[in-house]
Amino acid sequence: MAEANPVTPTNFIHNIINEDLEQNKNNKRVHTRFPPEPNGYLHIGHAKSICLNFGIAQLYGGLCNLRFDDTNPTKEEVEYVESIKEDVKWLGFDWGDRLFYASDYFEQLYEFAIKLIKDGKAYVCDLSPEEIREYRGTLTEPGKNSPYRDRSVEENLDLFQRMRAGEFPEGSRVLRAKIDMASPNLNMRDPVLYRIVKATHHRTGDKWCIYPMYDYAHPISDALEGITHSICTLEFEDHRPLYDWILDALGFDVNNRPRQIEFARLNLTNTVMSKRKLRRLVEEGHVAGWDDPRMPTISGLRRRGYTPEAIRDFCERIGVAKSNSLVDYSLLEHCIRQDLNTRAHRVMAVLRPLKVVLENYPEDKVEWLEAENNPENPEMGTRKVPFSKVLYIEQEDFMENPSKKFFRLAPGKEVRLKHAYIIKCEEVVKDPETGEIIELRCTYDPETKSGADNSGRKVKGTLHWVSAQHAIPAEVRLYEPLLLEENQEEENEETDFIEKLNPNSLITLTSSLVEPSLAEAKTGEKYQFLRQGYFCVDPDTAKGKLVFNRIVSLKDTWAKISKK
RNA sequence: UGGGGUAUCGCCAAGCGGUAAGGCACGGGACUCUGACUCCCGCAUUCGUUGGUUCGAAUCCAACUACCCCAGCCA
Repeated sequence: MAEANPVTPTNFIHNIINEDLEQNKNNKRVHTRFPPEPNGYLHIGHAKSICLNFGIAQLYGGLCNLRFDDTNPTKEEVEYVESIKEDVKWLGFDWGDRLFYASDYFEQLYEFAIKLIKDGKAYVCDLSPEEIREYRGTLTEPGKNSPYRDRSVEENLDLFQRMRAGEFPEGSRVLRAKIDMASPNLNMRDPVLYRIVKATHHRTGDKWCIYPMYDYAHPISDALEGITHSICTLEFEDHRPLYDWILDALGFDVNNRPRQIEFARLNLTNTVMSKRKLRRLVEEGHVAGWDDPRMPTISGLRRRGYTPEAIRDFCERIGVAKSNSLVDYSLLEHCIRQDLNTRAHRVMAVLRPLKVVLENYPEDKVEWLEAENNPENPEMGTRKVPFSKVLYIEQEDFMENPSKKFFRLAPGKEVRLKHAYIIKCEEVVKDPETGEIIELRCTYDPETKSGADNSGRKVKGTLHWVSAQHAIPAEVRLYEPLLLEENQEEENEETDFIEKLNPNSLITLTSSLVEPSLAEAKTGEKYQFLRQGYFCVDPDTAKGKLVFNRIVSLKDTWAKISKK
């Protein structure tokens, strides 16, 4: 793939790793992991994390694991596991034989908990969830010790074993770390390590009825896998002391264990990114599903026609830092345009057809004109496009009363038809009832055939077109951003983001016409519709019914001029 | 009011005491049988604010200010 403006990524995490390497940490190994919870579909924000983690492994000659953080059976499903694996693979990353699950470690996690209890660093607490909250204190006031905090090791051991055995009801008891109820960091106020949940786990079934919390399972899972750099998002910054406390308490060597590093998650303009909101869009039917082409999910972007290359390029260009940011959607669009420019076949498609009759063109004549498939890459060859007396051009390529800057067709004006001839508009035919323009009567200049033009004439405009008798009908879906407002983070209590959804995020055109070479177009194939944009064949395509998604429009200088 | 973070161009983002990279967006021009692509040119005397240290500060110090995160038996 040609990259006109390659970026050399450098960020604060590289600096940290370089320092660790200099200090011989982890015997100079670099090992990362991507740890999704299988409770939803991956989105472009996850792509940032995936590219970061796998990218670092590649850069340092290390490894990156895929590990499902499946410690909460009430929210997790295999459906998500499968989609996540597919998406990571599709993005172009390979976890080799290192596909893991936190649930792989349930037994070891349990043993480590026993050790904590024996060392007096964890205790079984009988407080109710409400009581635990009350005892925790507030942001400004310290918490107070649980009355169960000083149980004997023997009693804790007995209780914890019976928790595992299923003797107690859900929510009745938890295992807590004994740290400091007065810590200014709420995460250190005797955090819950294990809770009783009588739910069937998607992998371990009913084997367990106690499940470890993220804060407990994550550092241990990292350590067991030999992870050196555990990269997560900013909201876990406050959890780092706990991450380190767990590893300390369990005796993991400071110079040979994982360290947590936090970076800012991705936000994109005019869209939502939280799983909660994406789920709402799907469940309330505002979109057709997780893979709706308007969704910022990996599966949505894939269906829309985005390529892994473009997404990876995007992830490199946005950089990695710790400041909260809102990346302009136009950067993502730039990346897919740049990628497809060199790869996509050019074809002609008329989205909103306007009939054109060439009065001086023979009635039954058909010429098969040669058309290049991609001017950026001659090796992509040529194809034949039929030309005849009755054609269709784009409605917006004709103006009855044009401004001076309008280079397209107008009464008495000439334009070139791409790959064909120069034509002149002689007459405008309107519907006598509505006044709507229904047809253009034009003449063509036989001396101006593309490739053999010796007329010496130049015209300012070139239009795409299709031959009426050869064109194939198609449905074309045009997309706009899901949200009208750039930043949905600025939502306040009473305004629901659903109210700000763009009513025009999907516009379906049902009477578009495409050139006949597209007759056998296959799902997933991407084309540039000349002068329009990049389009992708949607899976809704069936025999005799072509459906295209507009991935992104071409840059449109004229649109800017005409607005002025 | 406790703790943890972040503040460099409209949006991202380098910079790590030696005098503000790059990308996107935007504006202008060249080229053009895609008003696309490509190519030129322009786009922060200034780095949240105010002081201080220094020959020299976006980089060090101090004090302010703004914004983000934390009171799940979610991750």
